[in-house]
Amino acid sequence: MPKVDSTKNKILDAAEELFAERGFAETSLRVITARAEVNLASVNYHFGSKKSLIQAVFERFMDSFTNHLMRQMTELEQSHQRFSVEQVLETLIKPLIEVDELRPDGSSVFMKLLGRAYSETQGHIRRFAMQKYSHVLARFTRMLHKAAPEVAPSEMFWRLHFMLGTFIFTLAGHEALQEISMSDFNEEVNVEQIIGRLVPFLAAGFSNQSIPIAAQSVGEV
Amino acid sequence: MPKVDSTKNKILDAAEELFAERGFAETSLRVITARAEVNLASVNYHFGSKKSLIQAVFERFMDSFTNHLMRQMTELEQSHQRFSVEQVLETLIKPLIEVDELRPDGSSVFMKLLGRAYSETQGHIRRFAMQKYSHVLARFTRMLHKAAPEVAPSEMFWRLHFMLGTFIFTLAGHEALQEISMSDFNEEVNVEQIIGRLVPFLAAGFSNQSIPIAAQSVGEV
DNA sequence: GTATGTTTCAAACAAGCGTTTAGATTTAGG
DNA sequence: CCTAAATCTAAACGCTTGTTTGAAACATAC
Repeated sequence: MPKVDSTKNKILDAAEELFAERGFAETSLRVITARAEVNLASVNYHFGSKKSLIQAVFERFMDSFTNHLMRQMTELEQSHQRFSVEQVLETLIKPLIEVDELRPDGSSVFMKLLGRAYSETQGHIRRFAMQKYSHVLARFTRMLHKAAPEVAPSEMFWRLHFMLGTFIFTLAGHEALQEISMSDFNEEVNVEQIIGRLVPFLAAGFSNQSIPIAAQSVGEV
Repeated sequence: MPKVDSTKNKILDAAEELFAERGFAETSLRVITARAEVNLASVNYHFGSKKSLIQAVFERFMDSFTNHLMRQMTELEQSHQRFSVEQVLETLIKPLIEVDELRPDGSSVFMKLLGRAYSETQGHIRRFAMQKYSHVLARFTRMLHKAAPEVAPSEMFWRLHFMLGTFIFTLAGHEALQEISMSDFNEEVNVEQIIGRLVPFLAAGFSNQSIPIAAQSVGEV
C-alpha cells in the first residue's frame, strides 16, 4: 500500500491525532475535516458514519502494531529456546515505539489513542479488539506461560491484565508524568526510558511467587 | 451533614451513576435530571454549569475516599513502628471498597468514575485532583519511602504512578474482566479478590531490586 | 398577612452535532 | 471524445446539546 494522500488517508490522519488529543465524543467531524482540509460530507461518503471512522482509525494503527508485535514474538521464539518473562514483555517495546515514530510529528499518538479506546464508549471498541486480535493475545499468553509455567492459568489471566492496564495507562498519560518528573527531579525522560523502568517492574510483579489465595497445580509446558 | 434528599443531592447521586456508566461527555443533563426526577434547569441553578457539576461529583466521592484513606494511614502508623510496602498498599483496600458500599445498589461506581476522570477531558480533572489532594499523595509517598527506603526518590515516583495506573485501570474495567474470568475459568471473583491479587503483584513490582538504569545505593529495610 | 428571598418549572434559545441531498467536478474505459 | 461511474462540494436537514428566561410556587420573617 503506497502512502498516498488520498482523502481517505487525510481524514484518518487528522482523526487519529484529534481523537488522541481530545477523545472521540469531544471531537466533531467538522474539526476533523477542517484539519484534513477536506469536505465535511466526505467522512460519511468514505466511512459511512462517525462510528465507523472511529473503528477505522483504531483498526489501522492496531493492525500495524500487532503486525510488529507478531514479528517480534516470532523472532524471540526462533532465537531462544527458553526465555524470561522480561524478554516476553520486551517484545512490546519496539512495536510500541515504532508505530509512533512513523507519525510526522512523532508525538506518541498511539498510546493516547489506546488509552481512549480502552475506557471510552462503554467498552465497545474494547470488545471489538478482544475479538479481532484475540489470536495475538493468545500467542502472547502462551509465551508468558512458557516463560513462567509456575503461574497458574487463572492467576496468569489476572496478572496479564494487570500488566496491560499498567502499560496502557502509564503510556497514555506519560506526558503529564514526564512534566512532573522534570519539575520535581530535573530528570528528562523519554518514552523508551519509561518503558525501561516499566518492564522490570511488571516482570517482578508477574513472576511473584507469593500467591494470595489457593495455589493451583504446578504443571509444565 | 445529614443525608437529605435535597435537589442538589438527588442530582449528584444520579450524575455519579450515569457518569460512571457512560462517561461525562456522553451523559446529557436531560438524562441526569430525568433520573434524579428534578427539573432540567435546576442543574444550572445549583451548580452553574455542567462542568461544575462534573467537578462537584468528582470532589464529593474523592473527599470521602481520601478521608478514609488518611484514617487508614494514621492507623497503620500508630499500630506499627515498621511496615511493609504491602501493608502500605493495603491501606487503599478498605477505603476503596467502603466508598462504594455506601451506594444503594452497591455497584462499584467509584472505580469506574475514577477511571473516567483520569482519562477524559484532556486530563483537566486529573490536574485538579493532583492539586487538591497533593497532601494525601505526599503522605502516601512518605509511607512508601519508609517501607522501602532503598528505592531512590525518582524511581519511587515512577513506580508509584505505575501502581496507581494499574489500580485505577484494573478496577475501572473490572466488570469486563470478571465476565471473561467467569466464562474462561468458571471462576467467580469479587472486587475484594481482585484487589487481593493486585496488591501482591504491585508490591512485588515496587520492591523489585533489579534497577534498570544506574543502580543507586542499596540500603536496608 | 404581606413582603422578601429562595427554589422550581415549562418553555424557549442559540449553537453544535452527525447525516443527507442534489448538483458540480473529476476520473477512467471503450 | 463521449459516457458512466466515482468523487467532491455547498447547503440544508432534523435533532440534541447546555444554558437562559420569566413567571409560578414555596419558604421564611416581620
